[in-house]
Amino acid sequence: MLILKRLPAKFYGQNTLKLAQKLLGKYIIRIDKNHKLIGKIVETEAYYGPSDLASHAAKGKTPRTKIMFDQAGLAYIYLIYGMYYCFNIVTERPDFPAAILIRAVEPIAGIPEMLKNRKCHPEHSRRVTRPSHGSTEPALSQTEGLTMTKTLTNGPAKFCQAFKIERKLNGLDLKNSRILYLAENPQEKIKPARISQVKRIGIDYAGPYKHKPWRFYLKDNLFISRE
DNA sequence: CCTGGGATTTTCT
DNA sequence: GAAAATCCCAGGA
Repeated sequence: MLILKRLPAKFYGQNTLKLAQKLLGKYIIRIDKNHKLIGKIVETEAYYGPSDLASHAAKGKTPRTKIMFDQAGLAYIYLIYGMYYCFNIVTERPDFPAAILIRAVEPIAGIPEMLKNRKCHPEHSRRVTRPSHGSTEPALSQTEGLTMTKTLTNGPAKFCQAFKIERKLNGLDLKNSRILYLAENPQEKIKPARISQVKRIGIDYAGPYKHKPWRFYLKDNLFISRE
């Protein structure tokens, strides 16, 4: 049985780069129209401070980026390429702009609903069977035996589509929201050796900051956006 | 397997 | 007016 506890407010007070790693293996829970969608975070990217040229906040506080300058634990959701959304968790103190982009999750529960939200029929996607985890992993009866699609949530915009995360949720406080929040399984620990730290994706415009190794992912997880 | 281009609209210059 | 923290599909090897 999977027991999930909401992450406490103090969790969000950690340094952004540390938090981006601590978020790996944590769960995102989304309640939408009586459906409970759950995903395990497997890939993150940190956008860190006013001088990070990859960050939207590099151009200062604007109507769009003001959430990044707000308190830790808020949701920063923005439209990208005119048609997709990306979801971030705001970090650090007010007026120090920083956030962590959720780049990929592993679908855990509510998968039929995610497929509907993504508007793709199961047989249109490549099917994979869930890997059997080691004994440290609890049995997940809801997903055990199910076939899942590898491409359902393995990208920042795919994840948002599957979890119905849209602009109206921008600014939501993840620390107390009932419809979108983060949680952990207290028995589940991620060893540092399981984490890869590499360069961020899709930020060629960021000058020297494009080489910062601020992307983190769980090695050997099937639902990573890219190696 | 890989590469290239189109979709679509907000945001800030 | 240009660019964008992306995705998907088509076409070639």
